[in-house]
Amino acid sequence: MLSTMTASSTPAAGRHTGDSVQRSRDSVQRLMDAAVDAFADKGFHATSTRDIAARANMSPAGVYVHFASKQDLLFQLCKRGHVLALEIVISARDSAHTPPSQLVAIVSAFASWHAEQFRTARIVQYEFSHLTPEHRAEVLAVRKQIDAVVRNVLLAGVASGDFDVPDIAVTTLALQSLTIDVARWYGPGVRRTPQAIGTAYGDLALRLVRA
Amino acid sequence: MLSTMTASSTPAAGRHTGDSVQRSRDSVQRLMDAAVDAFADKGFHATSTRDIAARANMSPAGVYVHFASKQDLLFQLCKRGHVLALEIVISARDSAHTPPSQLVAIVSAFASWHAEQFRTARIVQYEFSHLTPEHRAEVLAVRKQIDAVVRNVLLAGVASGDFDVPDIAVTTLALQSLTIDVARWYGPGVRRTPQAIGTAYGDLALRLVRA
DNA sequence: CGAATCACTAAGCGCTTGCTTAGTTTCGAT
DNA sequence: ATCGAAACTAAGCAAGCGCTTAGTGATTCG
Repeated sequence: MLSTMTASSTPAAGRHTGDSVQRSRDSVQRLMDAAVDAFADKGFHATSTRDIAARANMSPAGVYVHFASKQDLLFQLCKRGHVLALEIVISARDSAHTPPSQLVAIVSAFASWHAEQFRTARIVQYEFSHLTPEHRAEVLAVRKQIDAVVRNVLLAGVASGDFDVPDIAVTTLALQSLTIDVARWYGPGVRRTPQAIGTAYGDLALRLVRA
Repeated sequence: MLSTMTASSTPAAGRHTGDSVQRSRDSVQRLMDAAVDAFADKGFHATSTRDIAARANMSPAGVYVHFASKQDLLFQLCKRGHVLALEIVISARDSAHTPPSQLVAIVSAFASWHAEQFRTARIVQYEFSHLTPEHRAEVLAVRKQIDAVVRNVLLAGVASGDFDVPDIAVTTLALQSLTIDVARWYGPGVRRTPQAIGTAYGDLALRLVRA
């Protein structure tokens, strides 16, 4: 009841326009940032609500002013991350107009995002499984849209004769595996820049479809 | 002190040869199986020692007869899994004699192992990060050996002119990403057989090196 | 047989967990 | 100035955690 209302759409619950709304927004942002950091480097279950609160300079109870539960916080993070990922993929696709260039744009953007925002990406990809079934279902819908974008580019490329792909499903999966796994191994201390990773992975994608 | 001695080498701690040794070995096996199942589907931190004990039909305290701690159990699992993975990669490599066929053998075997033993593989790949620094270092050494096997095949293939690979490091990583990620998405309910996945991924590997 | 050693359990200790409650402060609206 | 609502905290509760202790019954050895 509280849960979906919390850190979501409602720009102003009442008719306030002053600083209090801004302060609340700041707190929500600080909590989410704190939770991203904590979940990404210790995992959802190894992170305590006290830990999140401390990172956000708040008392343990302060978390519950803005989020219904620790689970709710994970859900908000996970959903926001998935929506962001979908936007990135769509805008990459729309930046190009032939299947090969669209594929390069998508894989390159997606891979470099998984490096640059590896903390968020880890939550999106690996903490996802700790959501409740209902929350998981909602996020899964976004995930399927991402999958569809990639698959449709492959289908278009095969239809146009640009790609040679014997199994669309396997290749779609493989392309995503390639980019998703970046979030697992990337971290501070990795020398290669996110952009360089994107470029290299764009090339690998073309090889996978034998363009 | 207890930790490294527990589920490890010593075939018989004293000079026993009777059933008691066999019973202990069975219990260790049951506990490890239980822990693999639990860790793989709930994660290390979300799994309680009581949960592991219950799955192995034991009392909570029974775990500590065979393992020094929950952390120790994860370490044994993680190490065993890594050693097994290394053996698979090495024996795949040795089953073939040219770089292309070696690459196909390695990727194919590794991918189908990640599907067939996805529970163990998940622990190896994703729970690995929850080890203590010392344990992590020990396991990391095995991981580097796996990496070296793949890299050396790529180097041999480039040297022989069979492969066209601009960046050995990136391609080594990409090949592993491809196979490792199988453990993330594979599960009961996935129709494709592990063997079919192996075959498909062997082909993808050849594409990545433009053989 | 008797002693030692083993796997194993019932009970529980000290601590941390997610979350609540009751109350204080802050602040915009009247 | 006063009220109402919201953000926030100090304190703490019930439950669950990893792990220990004290003890039991079976097995092996001299």
